[in-house]
Amino acid sequence: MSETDVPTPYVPASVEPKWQSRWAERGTNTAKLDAPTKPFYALMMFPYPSAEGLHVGNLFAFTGSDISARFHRLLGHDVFQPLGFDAFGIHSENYALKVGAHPMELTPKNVANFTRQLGRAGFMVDWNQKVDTSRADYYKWTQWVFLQLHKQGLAYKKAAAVNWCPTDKTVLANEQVENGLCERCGTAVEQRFLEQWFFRISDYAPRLLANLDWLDWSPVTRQAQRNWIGKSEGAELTFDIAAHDASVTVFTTRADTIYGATYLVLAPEHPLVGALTTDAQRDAVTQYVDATKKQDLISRKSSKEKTGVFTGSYAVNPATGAQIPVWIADYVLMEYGTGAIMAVPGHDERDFEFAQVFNLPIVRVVAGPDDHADTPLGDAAFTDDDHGRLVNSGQFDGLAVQEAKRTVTTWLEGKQHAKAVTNYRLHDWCISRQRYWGPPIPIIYCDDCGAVPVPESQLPVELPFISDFKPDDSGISPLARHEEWYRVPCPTCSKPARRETDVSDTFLDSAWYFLRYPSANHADVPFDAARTKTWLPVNSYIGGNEHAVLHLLYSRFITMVLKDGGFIDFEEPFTRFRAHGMIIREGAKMSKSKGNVINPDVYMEEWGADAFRMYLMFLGPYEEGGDFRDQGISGVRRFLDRLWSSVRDASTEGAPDAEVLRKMHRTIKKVGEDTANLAYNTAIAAMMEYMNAVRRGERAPHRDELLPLVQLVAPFAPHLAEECWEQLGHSGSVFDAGWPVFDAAMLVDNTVDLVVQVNGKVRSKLHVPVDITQDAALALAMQEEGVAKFVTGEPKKVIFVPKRLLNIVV
RNA sequence: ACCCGGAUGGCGAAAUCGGUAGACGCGAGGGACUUAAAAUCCCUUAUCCGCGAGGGUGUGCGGGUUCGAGUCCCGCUCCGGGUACCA
Repeated sequence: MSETDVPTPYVPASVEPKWQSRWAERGTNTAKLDAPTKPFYALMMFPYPSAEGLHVGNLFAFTGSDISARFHRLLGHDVFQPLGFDAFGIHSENYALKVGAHPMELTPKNVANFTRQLGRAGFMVDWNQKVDTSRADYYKWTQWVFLQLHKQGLAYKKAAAVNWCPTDKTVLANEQVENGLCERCGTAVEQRFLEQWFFRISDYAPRLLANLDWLDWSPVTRQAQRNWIGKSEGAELTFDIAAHDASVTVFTTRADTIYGATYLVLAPEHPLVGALTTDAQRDAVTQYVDATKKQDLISRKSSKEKTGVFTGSYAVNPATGAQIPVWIADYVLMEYGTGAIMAVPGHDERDFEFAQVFNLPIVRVVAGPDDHADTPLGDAAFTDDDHGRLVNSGQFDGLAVQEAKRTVTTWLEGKQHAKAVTNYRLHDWCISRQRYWGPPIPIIYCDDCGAVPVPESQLPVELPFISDFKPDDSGISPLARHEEWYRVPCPTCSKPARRETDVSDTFLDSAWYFLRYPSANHADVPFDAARTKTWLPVNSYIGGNEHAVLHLLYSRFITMVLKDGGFIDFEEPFTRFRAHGMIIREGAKMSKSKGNVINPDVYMEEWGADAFRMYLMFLGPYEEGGDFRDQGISGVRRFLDRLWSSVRDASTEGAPDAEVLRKMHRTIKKVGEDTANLAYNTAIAAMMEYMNAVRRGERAPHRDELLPLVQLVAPFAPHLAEECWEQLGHSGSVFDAGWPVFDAAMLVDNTVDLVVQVNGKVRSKLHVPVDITQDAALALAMQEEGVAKFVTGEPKKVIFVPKRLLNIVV
């Protein structure tokens, strides 16, 4: 063997850069944005460009999206797959503070590093259309989005008790608080009162909820949004206050239990507390209200111990006419419902606990199937509302709970004491952040004109470069310390005025970025009308379920607002959404503190990007995630090596093997179906199985046996596929070659293995024609000694499933 | 507490409709090739009894439906994720 005959080994380090630069030269990944015949917008969740670089979780997510995008391209779509950077936000700012750098200088570096790593992984990204939320050419339009909401009356300012993180020195959205701790740094969150900008997302709750019924989204994601929106149907009931010209309105989902309402509870912040408090109770109530105010929002919500104070006043139960005491307690929240409840200790766990602590009367008004009106309640409230019937409830005795909810509400409505009401637990979206690293909210405060929106012609309100961007505990944004920026003339009257110094929430940046991509290079509009019409809504969105509520809900909301404003003609941004799973390592969660974080660069270096991509997809079902084990990657690499050498060894002489061809057509079918369903792990397994058939016993493969395999593997291992495609004599990209078509005739078997069972236990297998009759199969089976010996006497029954099994019951 | 997932060999996992449990891969053991090693290829690999042919058992636990259950139903246990005093 001469030197030149030595087979060239597969060296990803030379194959991968070759194709990456060729893709760039040829514009392979550039979408036909203006004249697509079959546009397909494939979106992946853009990353926050951390200083640590790309996380393996990012890569797992992107690879799955990329495979889907490449697959659709092979199917003949004009695929547009952009990517960008969610570069604003507290992450970047905190990191900059930690290392003593400036986010405005750090971010471009991180973006560059991410771009390098993403390029290395070989994604089919159209980099001409990138987006960076921290650049003025992007956030100019984020500010524009704010102005549209403002114009529609959906942005408003109010003083509110907010979650305050003493470490990050900023307000947090409820969604950013986990178990009373800051989602980012783990510090216990406190309560503060600040003037904040809010968006009226709660106005959209019914619409956001209703559309979930038809959206083609992962069921888990839709369920998470349903829970978050938290629709609750019930009634507002009005209780007159004895000896006062006042009444208290409560919200309840259990109007049927009105006869068991033995006291009322108001939130300590309830506006009527002062008026209802008697002189005798004044000191106790004031003390309790003050204590509640000082307590942070979180320990108030996490502590389940029931505390409260009697106001001294009594309300009249509109059903019984009885006078019942009015209490205040912090387990009633001002921000939900009416801030007041009727307490039914017999049938609500919290009211039961409270009544026990304060010795308030507990009455049974609902009886379970085994109970009667006087069955004692024991040590818990009876809360089953599906199997209960009313008792001790006057004319309503005997009604089922569900029916009684309506009947009692209607009855009280007739007495002007009730109104059917639907409540949502979705709160308005607080977008104010007392921070530096975000888009300034485009509002100017004028002593004469009030809060004036910055005219669109004056956008962007640029974020100035300041060196002292560290937040302090004043609760005021660092921007306020910069007079030259802070002081501006009023846009309306030109008198001296002041800028809003809060910046907006990062989630606003990401709530519309998908609209920007197709128009990323349009300086004059946020999104070009024609491009938007062509490409949106997004055909396929793939991302992590950690964004199931925040990002995805906000994006839907902003899209609805823009539709209502007449800017776009659709109200749901993502036609199809699929949530991918999580990657763990050797059975454990990855974390910096455990030191088990995977650095993608290391693996791509050792095994190649294609092997790494493919291994990530092989770990387990994409939508469930997988367990990364270092040893496993060698199996995938071996497969790629075999494909490589098969292509080198491929012959064009003779004809392909008939059995291999049959397997090939089955594989084309299976890989196509699995890839469409994101079942990447089984698609890869099918390709491996086919590879085994092709190379069984070191046989020399035929070129025609390999061509379709190269196309099948292309979405998974794009560099290797391109190289093999070229090796097999093509000059263009494999991604323009189309997806192979299977021949249905090749899938049909003439014979099949029929399983023979006796009483459900496998006793034999018969190799028989597919169309064998039951009688013929039975006759054949009875000739088998291993079957006959279990069949004593006449079979009681014979079950025959064509092509599958024969079960003889004796 | 509530709402979602999930539990299958030594390990990651497969099993489209209720029809051969364990595809594919890792690891392990054996063999071929080699002076040798690596690489490659072939075989074995759920478990128990048996020399073998063969047979029994087996998909977290306990019941049930069915000719037949990993898959469906009822009741639990454990693990992961989300929400959490939402009236």
